[in-house]
Amino acid sequence: MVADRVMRKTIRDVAVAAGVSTATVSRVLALEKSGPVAEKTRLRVVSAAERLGYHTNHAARSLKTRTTMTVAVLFPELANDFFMDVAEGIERELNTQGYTMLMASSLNAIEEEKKRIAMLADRMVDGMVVIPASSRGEHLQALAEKGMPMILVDRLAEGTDIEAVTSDNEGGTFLLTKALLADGFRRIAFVGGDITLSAARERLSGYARALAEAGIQVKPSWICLGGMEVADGYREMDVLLKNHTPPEAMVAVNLMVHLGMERRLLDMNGSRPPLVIAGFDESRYTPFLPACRYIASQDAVGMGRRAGQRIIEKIREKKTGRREGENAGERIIRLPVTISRS
Amino acid sequence: MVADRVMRKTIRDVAVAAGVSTATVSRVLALEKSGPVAEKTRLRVVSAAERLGYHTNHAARSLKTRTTMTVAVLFPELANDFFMDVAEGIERELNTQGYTMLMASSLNAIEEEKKRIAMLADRMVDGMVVIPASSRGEHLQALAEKGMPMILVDRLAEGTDIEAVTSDNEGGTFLLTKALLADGFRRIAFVGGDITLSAARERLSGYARALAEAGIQVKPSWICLGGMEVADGYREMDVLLKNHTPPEAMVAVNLMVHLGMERRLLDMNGSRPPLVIAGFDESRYTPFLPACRYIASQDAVGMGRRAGQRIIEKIREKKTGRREGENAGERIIRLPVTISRS
DNA sequence: CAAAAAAATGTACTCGATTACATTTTTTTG
DNA sequence: CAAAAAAATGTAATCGAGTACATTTTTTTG
Repeated sequence: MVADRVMRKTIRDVAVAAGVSTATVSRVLALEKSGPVAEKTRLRVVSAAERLGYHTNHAARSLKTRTTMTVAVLFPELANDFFMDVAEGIERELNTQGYTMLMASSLNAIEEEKKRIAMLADRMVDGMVVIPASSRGEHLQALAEKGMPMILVDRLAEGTDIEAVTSDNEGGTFLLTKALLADGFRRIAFVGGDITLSAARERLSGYARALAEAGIQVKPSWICLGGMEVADGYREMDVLLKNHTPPEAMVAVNLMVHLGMERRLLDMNGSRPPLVIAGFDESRYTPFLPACRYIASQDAVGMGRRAGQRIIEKIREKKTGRREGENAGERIIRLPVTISRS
Repeated sequence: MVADRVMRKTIRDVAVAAGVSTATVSRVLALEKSGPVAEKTRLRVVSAAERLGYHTNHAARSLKTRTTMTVAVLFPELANDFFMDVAEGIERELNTQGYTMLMASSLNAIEEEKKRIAMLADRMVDGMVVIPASSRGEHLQALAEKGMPMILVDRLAEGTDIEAVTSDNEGGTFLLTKALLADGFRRIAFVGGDITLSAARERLSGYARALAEAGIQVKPSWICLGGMEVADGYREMDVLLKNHTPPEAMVAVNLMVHLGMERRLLDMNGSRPPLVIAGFDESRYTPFLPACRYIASQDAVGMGRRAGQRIIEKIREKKTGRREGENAGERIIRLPVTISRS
């Protein structure tokens, strides 16, 4: 057993050095002030702590306060720019409030999600932010009902009344579709989408509304659901191209599907038809997607910030029993989506 | 104060339910077995714990054992597929060993890195995995010397003898350059690179070695250092194009720079010269980069796994004082880089 | 200025799991 | 089978911070 170089200082050492009791030290150094302290003793304690290089032992503090100042964030996957922008937003917000972020990946599998949630909840995190891996939210609801502060992000889950922060998905595809209509396109397809995910459903319905408003009858073959991954976009584009009167323009449900579609076009080399795609989510790579004409951009970092903000408020609500924050009470916060020409 | 729905069960409750002492319960449920227990009492305890829905209180355990089963991972940024692939690798490895991953971003700034490191170290993590934001590693070294198990990933840092897991960067660019040479190119440039970062230096030197072996004299104007971001690639490509005899082929130091270069070419529209680029790091988007001919791929997930594996071994080493694991003692583990035609 | 009120500080117990050491039970052995 | 050894279990102290309650000091007030 290699002994640690330096023996960690405790509140007791500081008390001795400052000539006060441990209670006083605790009152000075505590998370939230817990009693009156004369200014001069406060200074004595602070400087003694400084001098000794005192650091509070978080395990001990947590044991007493039942608080960890840690929020767990569960993502379907980590290697995804959109999710990581959300993560940056959450982290920034948490950090300014003194919280730490614990991240985990559910690997897009609900069983894994359940395991991770149980594991994280067990670690005494103060709250959780979850981007659900699926539309089923019973396990989330159960945990929330046990008193775990929780916020969903991006996707809503069925069977829960948990607060959520997401984008105006319906509005996004509505605008994209309107833009394509304004450009004169009439045969417009909607590609991709795991229809069990709320975001996909909402996007589909924005598309449908725009076409309906334009008085256009949607052909069933224009709606190509099937998944949210690159491979799904590729496959659906393939199917569409084999149509005898293929659509002239398409709305892609997300960036992955969009990529798959472009990939399929890329494989046609010279014989590529003059198709136009409107898609969700900007990235560093969108300038390289030849068919892409419009992009709907979500404010991913902003979503993260809001989620971070709300989870902290929820944690405080639980402690104080009061409503906290100006957004308190809204079940779903929707951030606006902007569209731009690519 | 809203009372938690259910009062958490403690080891004492389990002890009563199983008709044994708390010591016995602890011995049964402890992290590593700490004493002999008769099989039948073990079963009684386990089933009692099960029945009561007992969960160990990690704060209390940590307080006693000075162990958190948590490893912090610090990234320069989160929204980066390469880093997140590394993260997935680390997480998988840690999880199979019962560890939890705590992630933070240094926002590519060394000052932020210092703050986050101090903060994380303070939270009693058992070890840290760091992708340094800069080449300066004194603060890392200092922490390591205080006894914090630490592993660097991807980039090495000066002023440290901390173990690292990285790729064969030199070999990667060597192979890329050789491939370009084999295709008949002679005027080959090297673009991008913050020369203070070890990975950039190593990649430059692989390029130089390949040209040297081919007996080609490198012109100074072919080496365009300057940074690791998209904007840097764009700028350097711009400079190169203005050269009166521009290189016919280029090696890009990383994906961001590569993107910037391609972006510059994209902006030329029809008048694009038949340039060829060889770059580091595969991504979902590389098929869309028109000038890209060769790609050197790092095994990011593998790097993560190795790092996860080594940090756990280091944590155990610290506890037992023994060398653990077969790789123990190697200061730098380098994973092979493979190249492929795009 | 004495009594009452308010402020400051201290004492000692608590949170829940681990573990050194003590005690009891079981097994081994000459 | 008694003595010694090994195994199983229990008792009680401990980790370090927070806090209820007690005590002391300072301030206010009639």
